[in-house]
Amino acid sequence: MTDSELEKFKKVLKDENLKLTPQRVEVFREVCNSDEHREAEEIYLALRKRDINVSRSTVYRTMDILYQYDLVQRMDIGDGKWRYEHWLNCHQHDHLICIRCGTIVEFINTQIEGIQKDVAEKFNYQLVRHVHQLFGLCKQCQDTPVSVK
Amino acid sequence: MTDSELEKFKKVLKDENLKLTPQRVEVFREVCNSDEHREAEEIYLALRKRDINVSRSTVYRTMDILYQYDLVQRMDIGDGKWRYEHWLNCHQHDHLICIRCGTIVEFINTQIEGIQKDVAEKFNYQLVRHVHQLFGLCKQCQDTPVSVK
DNA sequence: TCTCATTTGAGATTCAATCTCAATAAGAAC
DNA sequence: GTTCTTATTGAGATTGAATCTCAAATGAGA
Ligand SMILES: [Mn+2]
Ligand SMILES: [Mn+2]
Ligand SMILES: [Zn+2]
Ligand SMILES: [Zn+2]
Repeated sequence: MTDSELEKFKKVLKDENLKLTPQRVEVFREVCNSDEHREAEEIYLALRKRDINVSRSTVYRTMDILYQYDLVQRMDIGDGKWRYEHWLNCHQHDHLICIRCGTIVEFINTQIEGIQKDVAEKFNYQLVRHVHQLFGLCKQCQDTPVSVK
Repeated sequence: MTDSELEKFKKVLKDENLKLTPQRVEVFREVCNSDEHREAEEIYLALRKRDINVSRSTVYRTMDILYQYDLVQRMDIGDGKWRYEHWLNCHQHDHLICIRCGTIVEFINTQIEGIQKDVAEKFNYQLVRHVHQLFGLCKQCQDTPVSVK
């Protein structure tokens, strides 16, 4: 977590009349110091492992705030759990997801973004956001026999 | 539900050693006779409304079979519920979703499909399926003031 | 018609997420 | 620093979609 990230968080809290608590800072720190796409539960457990006790409720509530005020990105890959990722200093991007091992790779394609705008315009939709996920087998999983266990 | 749709369903059941029950046929009929994107619960309630009693469990189980054997399409728009749609005689397509009223419009863009293949290839992923959803405000919602209620 | 594995229905269970509420603590006012 | 008000926390309860359990019912091949 850089100073500027922390300042940005403090500013959001101040602007929204939310209090700066040690729990909120610890959750934000944990999120900043990873570039994975993690579930709230994983963030909760990572904190516990570091002997930082923040309740599960507070982790969920803090992730809501971070998402609400655009300090993290949130994604749903269809398994009923939200995954969060560090978002600051990072461009909008989409994901390639391995259906066997779960590896997530990020991609940016400006050509697709342009076409998305065209499609929305054609149907008179005012585009707000999009979800674009490509599911398949990563190289390693293509080369690994199915039942190794 | 056309005869050919029913025949297709019967063939799948036979091929997979699954039994042709009145409940399964009624669920499939309900799905075929609508072009909406509906939750299992909505399908269950629609059947009850028509005085066709199929248990909630059986509706869920049948939707699983229909999805499993590619007789319906399934989508997740991020609200924790699966939505199912009639799929036979219908091409792969993507969705524009209104974030206010929930209206869903379908679109097909072969150019994007081509780029998806390129992206997957570039990252050495063997593409299996994709999720592409554009969220925004439909024309009507853009023109309607927020708090009418 | 008989047999037996499959299916059904009702209710229990799961699990991520949200809610409740009493105890605690942030931070503004003095 | 002390006081005061209000937001926040933590523990556990609750929600809701989906899945599981198991006894009773039934499809379908013999
Ligand atoms: Mn990402
Ligand atoms: Mn559709
Ligand atoms: Zn993989
Ligand atoms: Zn709308």
